[in-house]
Amino acid sequence: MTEAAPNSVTAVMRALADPTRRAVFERVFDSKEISVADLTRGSGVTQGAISQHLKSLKQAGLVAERAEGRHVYYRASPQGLEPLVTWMDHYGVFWRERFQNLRDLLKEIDP
Amino acid sequence: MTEAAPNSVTAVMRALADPTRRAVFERVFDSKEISVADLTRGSGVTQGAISQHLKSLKQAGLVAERAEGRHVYYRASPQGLEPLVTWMDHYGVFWRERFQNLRDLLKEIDP
DNA sequence: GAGATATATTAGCCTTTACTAATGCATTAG
DNA sequence: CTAATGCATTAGTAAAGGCTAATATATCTC
Repeated sequence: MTEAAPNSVTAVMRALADPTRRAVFERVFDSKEISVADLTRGSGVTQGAISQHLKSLKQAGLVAERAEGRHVYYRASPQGLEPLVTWMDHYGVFWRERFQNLRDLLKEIDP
Repeated sequence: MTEAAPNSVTAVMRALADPTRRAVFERVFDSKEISVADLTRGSGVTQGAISQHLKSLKQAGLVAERAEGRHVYYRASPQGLEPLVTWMDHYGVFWRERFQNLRDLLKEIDP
């Protein structure tokens, strides 16, 4: 089921604008799955704060959860970043700046 | 003094996370140049608020100004979005989702 | 010159936000 | 069963954010 209105540019931007919360997302992204306790370790904030950040990220469509026993494992939802891609795409920054890189990349893959 | 982090991802994200301020950026971007008074028109907020938003956008490296007489014309600095592009690129969303589009685009340009 | 216009800045007001500490609710361990 | 563990939620707090109204400054017009 598609969630209510998870994918607005504002929601995603706001979710990622906070450095602590963005760091949580990055750690989730870099792990295939990661528990709240693991995320709390070395985060510099309390477990409650981490849970709150995860809730925001989830509502923004950036992470998903899987409960197992008393653990809850989080994983990234990369497609949650799509509003950002679309927004930037619409404002055209992408192709202009990365064009040469694209050519190079494609040539490597399909010479 | 060094403005701690001029073009950090956080600065850009925070600047664009607010809908009103993002709308200002979009209008600046869509115009080659635009004055503060023009930006205030139809923005729903006062001229002072617009000036404040422009200051934030400027500090984030997203807009630049040109004073002429008593007008100040703003224009977008697309390269200010680079921190965002870099960040997203690092998290790999880009190529995977847009790959076919890239191929098509390149074929059009260099068949 | 006086007055109008364009913008920036300031002070103050609410609202939101990120946090902690505490608590609640499951689940597992002994 | 009781105790411990993992996580979410709540209440409270301090700080930040976005806004308005008012003002300051500079420029243009008459």
